[in-house]
Amino acid sequence: MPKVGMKPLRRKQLIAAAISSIHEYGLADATLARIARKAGVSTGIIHHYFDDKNDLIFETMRSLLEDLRVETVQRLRAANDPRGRVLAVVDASFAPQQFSVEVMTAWLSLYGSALNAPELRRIFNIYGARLASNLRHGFAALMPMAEARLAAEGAAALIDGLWLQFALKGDLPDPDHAHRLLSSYVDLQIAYHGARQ
Amino acid sequence: MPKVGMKPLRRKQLIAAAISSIHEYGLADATLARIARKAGVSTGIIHHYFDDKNDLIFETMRSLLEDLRVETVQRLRAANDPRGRVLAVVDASFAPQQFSVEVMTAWLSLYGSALNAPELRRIFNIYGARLASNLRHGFAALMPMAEARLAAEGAAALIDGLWLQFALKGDLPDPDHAHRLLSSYVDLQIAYHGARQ
Amino acid sequence: MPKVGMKPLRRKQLIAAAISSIHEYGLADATLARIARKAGVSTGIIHHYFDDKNDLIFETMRSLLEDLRVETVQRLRAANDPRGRVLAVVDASFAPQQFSVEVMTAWLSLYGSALNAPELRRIFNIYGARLASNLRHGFAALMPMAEARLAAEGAAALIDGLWLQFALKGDLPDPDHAHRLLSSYVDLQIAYHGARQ
Amino acid sequence: MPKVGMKPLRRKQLIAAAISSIHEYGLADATLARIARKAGVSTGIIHHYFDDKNDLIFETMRSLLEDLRVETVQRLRAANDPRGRVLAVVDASFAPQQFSVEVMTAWLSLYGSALNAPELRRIFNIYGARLASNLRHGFAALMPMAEARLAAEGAAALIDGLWLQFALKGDLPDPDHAHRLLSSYVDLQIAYHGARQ
DNA sequence: AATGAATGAGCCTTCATTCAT
DNA sequence: TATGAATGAAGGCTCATTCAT
Repeated sequence: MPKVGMKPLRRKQLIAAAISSIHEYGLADATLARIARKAGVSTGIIHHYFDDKNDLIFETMRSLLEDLRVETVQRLRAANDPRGRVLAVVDASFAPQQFSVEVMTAWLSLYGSALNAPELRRIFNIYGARLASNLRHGFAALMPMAEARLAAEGAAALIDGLWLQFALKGDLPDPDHAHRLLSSYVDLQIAYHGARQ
Repeated sequence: MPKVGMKPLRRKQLIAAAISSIHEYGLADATLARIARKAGVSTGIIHHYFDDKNDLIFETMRSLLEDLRVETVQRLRAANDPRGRVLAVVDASFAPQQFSVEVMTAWLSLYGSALNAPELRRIFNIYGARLASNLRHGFAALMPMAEARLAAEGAAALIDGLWLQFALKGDLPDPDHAHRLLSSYVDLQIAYHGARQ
Repeated sequence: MPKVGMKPLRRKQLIAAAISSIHEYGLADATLARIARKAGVSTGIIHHYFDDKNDLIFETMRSLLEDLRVETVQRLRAANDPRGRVLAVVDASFAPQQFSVEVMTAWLSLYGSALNAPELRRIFNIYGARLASNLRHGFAALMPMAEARLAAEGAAALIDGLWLQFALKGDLPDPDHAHRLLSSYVDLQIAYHGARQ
Repeated sequence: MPKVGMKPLRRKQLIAAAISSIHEYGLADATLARIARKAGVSTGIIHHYFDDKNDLIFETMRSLLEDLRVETVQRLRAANDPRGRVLAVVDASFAPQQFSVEVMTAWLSLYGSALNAPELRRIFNIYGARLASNLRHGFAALMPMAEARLAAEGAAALIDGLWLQFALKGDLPDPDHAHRLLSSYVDLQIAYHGARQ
């Protein structure tokens, strides 16, 4: 008798193995055989839970984005003021769960391949738009719209840029350092543009 | 008697075809056959000028980095004051030659694959260190070292982050917009931290 | 559920196809595609059962040597006296299973390529040492050690030399003729050197 | 102005490079590029002096056989009696020029590939027939034809077998040892079969 | 549901051969 | 005569995907 509810479990298990394989071997060498071995299952079974490899990669991506979204939503709920809302978005991106070597590596690898994969590109941009929107709303309560827009764009770029640098350096990511740099940026924007408001 | 001086020409030609192929098909599908066809040569010839595919990719990377380095050096020479030196570094990164869709796509694709390719990672980091150093020197003349260090780090992250976003959006990159955003960041840093000096 | 015990079967099947292909096309033109076709399987499957082509060739060689070893051991068991033991070794080398055109061709082809393949060379020499040892032991019971050593060496050379000639001539090998020639050699050695003992 | 008589020189030079390359890399990896480099000429030039690679290999083979033939003829001329004629043939095969590691390796490699190359096989057999004939004539003056035939066949096999073993062992060949073993064989044949004549 | 054997397309790479110079 | 750049066919190998069990 087949176990009930195995499907979501298996999918999570395989997605985790995919992330781990991408980190260990690189996206190009993260073969289904390796992913399956890492998940402790057979090669063939992957096609019971995903259409094909593209689908697995796509769902892996979606999973990363979803984790980040959930993290962001939770922190936004706990925020009390506009500045807190901005920093909530920032901190979500550097939360331990997101800001780990494995996840960052997977993310960056997927960025690279998204450029020629419309589906991937699409969800990336949806996430990007939502992040930007959150930041804009936060800043908008603190300064004029034009400045808020630029401040938000800058903050988003800073987040991505820091990620990129940590990922490439291969250092253990330092959430505190990232947080401080971003906080400083946010406060500077508020202090300068907010003062004129 | 064979033509003299063909080697550097052919290598440039093939590197250009590689960049173009990466943009068109993605790094994973930029096969030697496609690169050769785009360069108008046969598959086999690639191995006269490069050890293997990895070597071609590596040299493509090195070429991109070298172009950026040259661009940066030229603009640094033309700069008159510390602020100008910082902006020279910034503008070099958004110079038309660098800030084109083709080049950005190639760059981002290579970032992704560099994570598991020590050689690529190495030259990436050398470039990153030099960029950071240039920025630090510029800022150092305008504010205390501790602040200069953070300002430089922020500027570098902003540059990379903006690139990332442009690359992912697939928009035509807008150098002026990028320049304005970065200028604003630089001026804000100077205004705030420089004032206390 | 996959079939159990397929592995040794497939390996034997592929080794047989390799021997046959070497005979038909020569070692240089015994491509994996041809071997696979002869075995009635696809090209890819070979790499499920062997690391790579070298491994297949190596195992083919080992298989030939092992067949000869088994044949030799069996005949040695059935031998009653020293002379019988010497002739057992001789006859094993000319047993129908070994002394067929296909097998001889494969053997000679592999000799040629073993010269620059340390692994092949190694097992060849192990086999050669064992053959020589068997012959030496046989002769040693019949004559002084110094003579036995030379007689054994001569017998081994005769066996290999006859093989070579049959292989090159492409004649159907004639085990009886080979047996007679070797027997005569053995008897002459015994008659001459054994008399002095 | 082209040098006169360059053709035979170049051919010898290339054949020597071929032999050396076969020894160093094995027949399979003795590419025209390597042979050319070893001869100190360009790749393309080989096709001015040989039809194609097969032709070069064929001529290399013929050169080896011809050297052996000349050596044999010279020694036969110097021989005074039947026994001397037999040993002349034997010694020619183990003359330093023939019995060198490079030459033996080339020879054995070519044996292997001759099995599926009718042209090579043909000249091999012509040589073999001549060798056998020389030996037979020598023995025929010393014993009845039937015995002479077998003695000649045995001697030929011994020669080839010893070659094989030296080649495979990779030892420095020991002409004296080979000579002694063969001499002993010849003398034993004469002593035994010749006595009854 | 699960296995892993089997397929076959496609990739990188090598190499004999040709050809412009 | 000589070079070595260039071609293109073919080989070994990998891998997503399918399928019998």
